[in-house]
Amino acid sequence: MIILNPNPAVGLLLVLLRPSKKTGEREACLSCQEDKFNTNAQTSNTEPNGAPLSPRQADDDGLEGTVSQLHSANDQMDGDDPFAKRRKMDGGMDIVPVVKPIREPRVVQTVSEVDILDDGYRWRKYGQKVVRGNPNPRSYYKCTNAGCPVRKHVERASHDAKAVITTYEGKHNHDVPTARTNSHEMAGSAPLTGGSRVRAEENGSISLDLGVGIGYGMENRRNGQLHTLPAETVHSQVQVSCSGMMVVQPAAVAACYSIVNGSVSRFGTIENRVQGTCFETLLLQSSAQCPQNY
DNA sequence: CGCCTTTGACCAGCGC
DNA sequence: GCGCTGGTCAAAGGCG
Repeated sequence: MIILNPNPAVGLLLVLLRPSKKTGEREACLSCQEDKFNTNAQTSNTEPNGAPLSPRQADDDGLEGTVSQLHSANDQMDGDDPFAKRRKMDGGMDIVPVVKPIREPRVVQTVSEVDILDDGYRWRKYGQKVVRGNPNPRSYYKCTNAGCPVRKHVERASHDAKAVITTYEGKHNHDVPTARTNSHEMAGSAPLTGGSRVRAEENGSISLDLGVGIGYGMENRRNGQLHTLPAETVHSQVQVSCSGMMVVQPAAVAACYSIVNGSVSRFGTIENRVQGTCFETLLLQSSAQCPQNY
């Protein structure tokens, strides 16, 4: 999991890789994050002069690449299929997609007055539910593109009304809608470009490109280059939280991390990301960092 | 008219 | 088996 805060004005972006299927566990992660935010302590890594993290890169080339290396673990998760809990269709038959959806739910948390994340895709709300432990209702969205299996749900964190938690499931099997793509081009000119592009919209909403769609990766590969931040903005505070969370403080990111089976994998500084795959694994002692009393 | 949101009902998984 | 909970469906209504 990576928590990015690319723009203090926008808020904090959190990417959770492979959260536990149990919602409660996911909430525990967020609680840990809350703890981290409150304490703002234990900056575990700082690379002042490193190149910035490109969240999109982290998501596509970085996380995707890393995740692909973790697919053996993900495959093992298929037994605990979070999609298993699906409504049984008529006749008592389970409608099972011919192709299993990509099920690496990604949790993105932003701090925003609005809970709309303009990620470039069109979404249709199909449900809203008040979930336990959070007075704020959770909204369920589907990608409106025909045949696209991607879903997301959006909720505000119980501990922070401004914290918007968006969970994406699946991968888009289509490109970003054209109209929205234009806005993405604008986003590309923002100081933070590349990976999860977060920007404050004029209307106050947040635009965010997540690596949940094939379009992102394709786009990256078309571009054929990394997105970087201006060097003067670069410095980073990478906080390793419990439960596989990374807190990357705003101004800069020098390295890309993921949590791999309880260890922190730095899957790239900008250098090694450019030069190729170079992984550096740190042992995560989450138990020492995350209080158990959540 | 098409698309979207709202909202109550329904269903399945899980724990007791 | 029962109740709780999360997730989804689908009808109804609103909006441009």
